[in-house]
This record gives sequence, C-alpha cells and structure tokens, in this order.
Amino acid sequence: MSVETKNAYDVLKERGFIAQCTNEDEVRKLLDKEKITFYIGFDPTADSLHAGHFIALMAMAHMQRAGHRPICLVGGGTGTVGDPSGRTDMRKMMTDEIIEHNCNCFKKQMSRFLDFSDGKALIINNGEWLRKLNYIDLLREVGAHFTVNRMLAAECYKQRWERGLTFLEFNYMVMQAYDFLELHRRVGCVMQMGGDDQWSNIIAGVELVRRKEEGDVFGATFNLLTKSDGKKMGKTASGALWLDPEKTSPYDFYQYWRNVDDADVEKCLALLTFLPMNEVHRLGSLKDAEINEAKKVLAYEVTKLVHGEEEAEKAKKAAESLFGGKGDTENMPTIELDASAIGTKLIDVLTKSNIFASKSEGRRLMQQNGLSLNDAKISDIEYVIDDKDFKDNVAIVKKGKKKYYRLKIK
RNA sequence: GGGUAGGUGCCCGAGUGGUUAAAGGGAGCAGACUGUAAAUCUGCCGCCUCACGGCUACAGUGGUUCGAAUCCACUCCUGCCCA
Repeated sequence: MSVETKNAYDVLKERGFIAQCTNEDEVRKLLDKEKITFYIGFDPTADSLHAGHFIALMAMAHMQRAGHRPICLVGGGTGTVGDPSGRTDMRKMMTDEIIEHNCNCFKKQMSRFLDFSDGKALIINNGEWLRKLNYIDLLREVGAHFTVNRMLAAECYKQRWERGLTFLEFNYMVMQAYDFLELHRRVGCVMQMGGDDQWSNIIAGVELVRRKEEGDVFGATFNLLTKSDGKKMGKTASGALWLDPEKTSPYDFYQYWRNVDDADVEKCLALLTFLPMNEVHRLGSLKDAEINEAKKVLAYEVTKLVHGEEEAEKAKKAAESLFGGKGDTENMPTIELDASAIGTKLIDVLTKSNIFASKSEGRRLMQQNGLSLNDAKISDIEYVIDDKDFKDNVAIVKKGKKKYYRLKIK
C-alpha cells in the first residue's frame, strides 16, 4: 500500500507521531472522506525553529502529502503572553519587534518543508485577531465558556503550582482556544495538532469551537521527541538543535543525528524521515556495530530535509574523511587564521578562535590528552605553532574524541 | 498593606563568623573501554598564571569585625498565609 492511498492518520500513527487524539475513529473517517484544514501553533520564542518543531513540520508534511491543508499559526499574539504549559518558570516577555522578527524567520524556514503554493498551506499570524481583541468582548464571547475549576485541573499547570502562575499566563489557554475558533470561522479549520504538552490547550480549543459553532472539530498531539531514557532530545551542549545553519551548522546537525543512541534510531527514522516503514524497521533492527549504517542514513536524510542535498552531502563527506580516513576535509568547520598566528602558542590561537571556551579549559583539555594536531597528541600547553604543522596552509585540530576543526592560513 | 519562609556556582542543594572557590548530586568536559552508541570506571569541572600565587564570586547597597555567604540596616525579587 502506498502512502498516497493510506489514511493520513494511520500514516502518522504507524510512524509513531500520535500521542493522544480526541477521537481516533472519527478522525480516521474524516480524513478518509475529506481533505481537511488543520493547524499547528508555533510560538516565536526564538529566531529559528529547532528539532522539536521539526517533528511537527514532518507531521504536517505527511498530512499535506495526503491532500490535507496545513496551517502554520505563528503566535504573534500569544507570544506576547507566553505559554506556561509544563514550564517551571515564567517566560521572559518579548517585545513586539522581536516577535515580529521571529515570526518572519519561522516563515522562511517552514517553506522548506511545506508547499505553500496555490494556498496548499497557509501561514497565519494570530496577532491579526488577538491584537484587536477587546477585553470585555472576549470575556463575554469566550470567557463564559470556560470554568476556572476545569482550567485549574489542567495537567499543564501542575508544574506551576509551587512557583505560582500569573493571571497573564493563565489566560494563554483561553487565547489558544480562541485561535482555533477564529481559524474555524475564517478558513474552516477542523483540527488542531501539537506537541503532547499542548493537550490541555488543544482540548480547550476543541471544546470551545464545539460549543460556539456546533461544528465537530478534533485535536491530536504528537509524542515529544525524547530519548529512551526519557530526556528531551534535540539538546546540544550549547542549547537547542537549531534548524538555522547559522545557529547550528549543517555539520553539527548531521553529527547530532549520527550520534543518537542505538535505542532511538528507529524512532527517529520513522519520525524525521520519509523513508518507507519497512526500510525503517529494517534499519532499526540492525544490531551492534551494524546499526551505525542506520545512523548514517538517519543523519543524511534529516540533514537533507533541513539543509538540502548539497549540505547533507558535504556533512557526510566531512564525516567520512574525519572518521573513516578518506574523503576530503573541505567541509569540516574551518577556522581562518592570520599568517601571523604561526610562531605563537597553539593554546592561545585556539582560545582566540573560541575552540576553547577559556584558556583554563584549553589547558585542562590538553593536559588530559584531549587535543590532537594532525593526529598527534599535543599535551604540551606551551606548544608553538610551526610552519611544518600546515600542509597547503591547512592543519587539522581534534578536540576530544570527535570534534574536528580545520585551521586555515589566510 | 500585615505576617512568614526564602534568594548560594550551569541546575538542584548543603553551609549560619575564620582551615570555604564554598559539601553532595545532576549536567558538562577529558581519558580508558567501544561501534563517532549506551553502560561502567578514572580525572577535571570560576577566571588569570608553567608554578608560587593572584583576582572575582554566595540577590543589591551600605555597615559591624583583624576576618562575613554567614551578624546588622535598607532595597529589590519570589513562595506561603492573612486582608
């Protein structure tokens, strides 16, 4: 059975996306007989999407392939409030300019994954209606349908019991529910999806629309991308795994997926690539060292989706040359040096290039045998860079076991 | 507004006048073992210094003291209770 003829819900379910659904059978039936419009909300908390968003985009892409119409709702309005769901702290308030900027960045990135031509997918900013909202009107139209008792019982606020929840944040759920109502009225949106942490907010919206419009609408959530040990995935030492190549280089991005735990490979392949499921299962069942093949496929496919084939190819080649001993070194992270760097201490150069966070860190690393220059361990922190270290103006530095940098003399 | 409990290093959390750069845990980093995996073991884990040592740090500002994260005053922030 091909993807095209398969029910979109079943596809998502089979690939492991679905965590909860308001009514599985109804949704399946609906998707079978109609091309629906659905939406996912994105809060503009940063100027780039990250791995967590990517999973939602993949789900949207699957839906679109099946003929349904996705709406990316960027939270120009809700972003000013901040979603308290599952959070232990209050979000920093952001200025309108920043939110605006972030929304624009999102748009650009999203068009990589979805086809926005001919209205096959939409991007809408909820600031369009939330900003114009009048407090009294909102209370009367929407507020009347919410009971505080019910809201307080919502799972998403539990985390905040100890630290306190402001009224501002408490209203987030109301606003998000209202979004659904607006989208239902404006473009006939009948389904909201989102991360599993959004479940409370989603059912609030579903109920609101049902009450106001008597229309049957649905909601579903995706599994959050977690590692087998329950920790969140998509976190790097320096924070999130960004889709923006400026914030996370394609090389680092590739390496992240190349290094996922054995236990997570199959799940990632299913969620983050379009490979057919029989192939996913085959790769996922490889044992021991062989599963490295699956990881290579995973890293390549995901990088290709996010950064394009060319970048994926480069990242792969760089990895092959570094870890496999062949291929070209062209594509690894490169640090350009002034010719004057020759004759100065290696540790100073690396510190200046931010390869070491501080000189202390560099010293420690070197003393612990964690640094190599052209495959030779350098533990002497006094080591001075020499002409001979460079071949064709290039030297390779290895920090720890697998962080490589190419030093290039300008 | 009143009462009360707090604000410690990336995070959690001990510490209540000196030997405290500050216990312990987590995260992180390096090494060994491996498969660019996991688990495990070892070391490191504020900054500068080859090192001796120096500097900066326990919400903020002043003060007491030979000496303060620790005592006092005021300020700011947070939780809880009362209004």
